[in-house]
Amino acid sequence: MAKHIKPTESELEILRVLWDKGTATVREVHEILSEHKDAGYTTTLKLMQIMFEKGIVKRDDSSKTHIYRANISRESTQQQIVGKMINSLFGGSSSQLVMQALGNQAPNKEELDEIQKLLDNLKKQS
Amino acid sequence: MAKHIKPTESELEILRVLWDKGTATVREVHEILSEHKDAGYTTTLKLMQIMFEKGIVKRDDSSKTHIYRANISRESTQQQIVGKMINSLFGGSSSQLVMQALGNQAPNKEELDEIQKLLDNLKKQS
DNA sequence: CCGCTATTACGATTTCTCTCGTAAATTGCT
DNA sequence: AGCAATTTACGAGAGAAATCGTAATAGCGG
Repeated sequence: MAKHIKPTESELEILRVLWDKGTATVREVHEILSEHKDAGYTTTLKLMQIMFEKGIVKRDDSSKTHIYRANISRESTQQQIVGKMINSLFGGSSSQLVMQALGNQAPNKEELDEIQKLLDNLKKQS
Repeated sequence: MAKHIKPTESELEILRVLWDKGTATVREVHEILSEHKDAGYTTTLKLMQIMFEKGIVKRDDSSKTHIYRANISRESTQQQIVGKMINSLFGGSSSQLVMQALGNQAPNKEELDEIQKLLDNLKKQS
């Protein structure tokens, strides 16, 4: 199911809202985006329509106000983009990316513990 | 020196070659890119010329065949892109990105140890 | 010095992405 | 029913990115 879909920057912003809320109307998405972004309502609408044509989102158009939801998962999208970045920017070395991310802005204690747990698992397997 | 430069996808491919080789001619870059990509020589040339105008690369044009080299570092570029991704795709949580990267494709033993070392340092500081 | 080849320079074109204006349709209100 | 407000539909267009064709230029071998 590794869809060959590459959301654009703007599409990603919309997907984030849909992932957070589960479902949303164009207006709801637009309200949230316009907190940090400056674009008209019809712009958001158009983008979501295009995303629908691409199959990135689904929608329920049984009532006038259509209700959208993501059609690709947050996890698979993250995986795809991160994987691509590992290859294109870090020469295939995931650890290089990890070092960069950790060095960049350190997580708090709970997160560190979580990473430690995962690390322990990986060590056992290797 | 945190330049506000955002290399495009194609520019990144070229930068990778320059970072690896140190210096390269257009032909050398093109040869390498054409192994995995399908574009004409003048396309690569044009891109590198544009990159020169933007200041992304430097070049020595004392002889006819110009010799290019990167003018932004691999590290700062990685940092900028990873930082952006953490915010746009992982809600600002670097640990989420780390988990995703590690889960995606696990590094080998040496790399794990290196990550462990960094992790220990971070733990001390927190 | 002359012609051949490789390279650069330049401009035109195509394709995406993002933007918005305007019109049509639906719904709610009175 | 009629009006106002909201939403969708549609198309156009600005701007960036990528592509390539063609012309100009430099250097090399003879």
